[in-house]
Amino acid sequence: MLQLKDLPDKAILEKFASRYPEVDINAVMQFLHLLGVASELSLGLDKFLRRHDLLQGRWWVLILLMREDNFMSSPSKLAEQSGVSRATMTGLLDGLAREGLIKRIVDEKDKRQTQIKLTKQGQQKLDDVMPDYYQRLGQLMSAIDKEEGEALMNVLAKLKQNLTIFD
Amino acid sequence: MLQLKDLPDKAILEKFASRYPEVDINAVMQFLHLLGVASELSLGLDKFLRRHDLLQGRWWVLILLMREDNFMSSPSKLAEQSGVSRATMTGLLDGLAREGLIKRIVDEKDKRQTQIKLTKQGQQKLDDVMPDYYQRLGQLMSAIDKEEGEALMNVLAKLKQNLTIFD
DNA sequence: GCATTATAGTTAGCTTCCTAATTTTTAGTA
DNA sequence: TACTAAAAATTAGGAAGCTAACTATAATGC
Repeated sequence: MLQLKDLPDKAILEKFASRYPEVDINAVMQFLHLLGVASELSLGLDKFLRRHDLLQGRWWVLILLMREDNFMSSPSKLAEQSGVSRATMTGLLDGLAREGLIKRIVDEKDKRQTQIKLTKQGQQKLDDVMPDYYQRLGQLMSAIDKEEGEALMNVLAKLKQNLTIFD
Repeated sequence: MLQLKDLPDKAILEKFASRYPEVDINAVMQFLHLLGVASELSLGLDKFLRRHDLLQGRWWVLILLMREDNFMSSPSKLAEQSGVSRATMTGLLDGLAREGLIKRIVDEKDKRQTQIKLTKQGQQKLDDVMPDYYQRLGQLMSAIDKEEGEALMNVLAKLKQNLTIFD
């Protein structure tokens, strides 16, 4: 994810416009600010999780397991849900297993498959983290009121529909 | 950066709410959607850049150099502007130098310092990429009108002010 | 003038992500 | 039944990020 600290101002973009006249300055500013703020929020979340000895990728896997009734899932399903490759999921699960937060159970019916189970320690880890996380998130989002929140979701949905533009 | 494909719906969040009553469901949905859309935009940008044999980190360095009047800067300054560590910048510059897009010039006045210069090939690379990039960005952002754009920037600014919440 | 401190950059070792190739097992078909 | 397909997971190799430690050079201060 792009981590831009020094976003271009109007002056810089006007300089670029002389070399690249197709630039729409407002479009660029909005796009970069969106990516920039999201990136900073993500880094903030990282910092928060690191205090609990967690990282975003691993933490998200724990949450996905917590969603399941028996706290079990499979690497493929987890990869799909979290939007990473199965290879990446293998690495995340390696880390979580090393820390005892999940365990792998070979499926005896189909030996290609592995069941992933959230351990007691994994549940405990989430119980430590989530209340604090939800409380901070509530504070963060309290900065924007109901109308602003709805407008934000609306804009995000429109951008999501336009994602194919990069194809 | 969190890459969530399977965002929680209301039903899942209500399940979590029974275990973690502090959850503000709207706050969580807005936050995750913001990070999710930003992440997808970032991946779209990656895909686009890959077609030009570029990656986000390296591309951003080229742009920062293009901003400068003589196309020159220093590793420290570039690291600061792009929000990565100096160690990471060393790696990015290694890659760019290997491809001939930048070159390193030792500063004879202060031999600790290195000047980084955008080569002709580096300029050419940007000239290949930027018009297409700006044109697509214009299309992407055309989905949102003036008022929506201003509301978005407003919300982003408020969230940015609240970043310390994760500290 | 020389010892200490600060600065710029790199190196080393780790994590998390990727794609592509490989292994093992199951399913489908001729 | 045996051969081929498909599927699940892992491994291999690479990029981009981090922190911490190191090297070389410059600046400071007694």
